Amino acid sequence: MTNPERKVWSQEYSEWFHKVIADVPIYDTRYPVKGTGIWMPFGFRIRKEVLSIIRDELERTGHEEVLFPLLIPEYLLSKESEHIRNFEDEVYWVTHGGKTPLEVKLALRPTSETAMYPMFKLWINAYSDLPLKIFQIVNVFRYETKATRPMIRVREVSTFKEAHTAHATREEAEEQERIGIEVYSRIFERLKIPFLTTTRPDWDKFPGAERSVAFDTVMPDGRVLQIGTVHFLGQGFAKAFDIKYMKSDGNYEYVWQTCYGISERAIAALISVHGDDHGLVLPSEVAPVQVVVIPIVYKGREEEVLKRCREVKDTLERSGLRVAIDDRRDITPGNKYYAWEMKGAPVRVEIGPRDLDNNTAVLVRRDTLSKTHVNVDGVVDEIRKIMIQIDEGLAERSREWMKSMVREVETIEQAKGELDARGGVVELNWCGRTSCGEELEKMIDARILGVPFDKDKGKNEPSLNGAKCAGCNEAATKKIRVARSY
RNA sequence: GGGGCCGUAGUCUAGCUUGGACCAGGAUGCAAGCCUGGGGCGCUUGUGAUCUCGGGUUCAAAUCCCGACGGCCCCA
Repeated sequence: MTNPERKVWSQEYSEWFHKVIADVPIYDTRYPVKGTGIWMPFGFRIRKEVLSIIRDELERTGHEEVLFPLLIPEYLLSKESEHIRNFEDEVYWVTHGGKTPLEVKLALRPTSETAMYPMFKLWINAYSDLPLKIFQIVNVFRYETKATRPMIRVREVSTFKEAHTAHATREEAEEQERIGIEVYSRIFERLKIPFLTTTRPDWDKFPGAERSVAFDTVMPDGRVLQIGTVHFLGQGFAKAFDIKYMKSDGNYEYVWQTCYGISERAIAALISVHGDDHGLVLPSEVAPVQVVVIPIVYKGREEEVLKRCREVKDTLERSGLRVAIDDRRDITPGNKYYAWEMKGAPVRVEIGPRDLDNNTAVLVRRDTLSKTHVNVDGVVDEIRKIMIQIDEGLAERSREWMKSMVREVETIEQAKGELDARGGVVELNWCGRTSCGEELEKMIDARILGVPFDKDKGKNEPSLNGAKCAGCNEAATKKIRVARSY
């Protein structure tokens, strides 16, 4: 059996996702509060592996982990006017302690700028306190009014990694913005999740930011999912929270800030972009079980087979692999194959009487389901080789698939036609005016993601050679990306 | 912000239009046993539903009405 199909995966993605997270199981949506869910043990292990990649990339670039309180007093949350204006409709408030009404309402953090920055003011006095680079991984709360979706649109974001930095100059902060984008690029590369980096239009920036660059990926149904954002905050928050440092000449200057976030949407994307009709397919680095050993027991030779399986399991574990053995009785091997394919274990090892006689093992890779027979003595090396092939294959497949979902078009009709037919992202020329952008969104019935972010040049404007805006036919100044999104 | 659909064992679902023969049928799952075992085998037995919740109409409600909670879709 080879090449599992991706029919349900693409044609009934919503159902596919729901089934996978329930059957693996990863995430239980039945908790009776809208927009919340439970990380089940196997899902939690995936989450743990993903977080360890995130921590690794942040720590090696000088970010230190901290933990701030969940509660934010109203007067702090409302300090930066644009920030509060955008969040006020979706903030959960704690108004009582027991039966006593609180004098100061307390917000459940929707994000932590307003919790952190008053402390930045206390921590930062002089140039020597800069740069400050911290992050935390916490839950945040947003009272979503639209329909919630497990892991993708939730009211309690259970896995919110937010990094916050402060710098002496605009240049240093802009350099940090670039580094933030690089850090995220590496994280998604390790997860084999393809992405586009796009500078969001002014009307869609993070509230209080000067510039927002987003990471978007395309889901199996062609809709776009934002999986990370990097914000250049300028001095807006520094002024609101009075965060200053003394320069060498004795004068004070407001700090320049950035912040960037990733949530469990990254895990939803990880699950979605690699999956197929048999369930999860995971890159080896984040697979909770990298190798599953399945004994093929025939009557009379049970002990022999089990013994060999345990030996192989020990060998694999000693080599540093995460291994499970499925020695459940009264369950047929075929049944176990399906179960572990659903869980996305990259490599399956089957050992039966025939293998015992020949000193072999059967290896099956999860992505293609192709089988190879190998000598038991070389099993570790073979598995390592196969995992590399799988990882490269997943990266390649997801990259190619995404590439096929991004097309350049000339006109509104073409844009609408492409999005109606396949979804994905269309790129077209635009004059840059907000009013025209809003018209475009209405006519195409999709959202403007923004302008492609060119990480090499740090420039947003490709040469357009006198091209016309798809919306108003005036001279175009930008390429924009348009998509239907989650 | 506006409109619509839906909620029945762990999961999926029949029944609802036209109230009564439904102390709710099936599949799957789960448990025990037999038989098996290199791709979901088969058989037997068992288990599992306050029909989301609250109120109302009625002799009688899964079914009709109202509200809440939860899930989903469309439009702005």
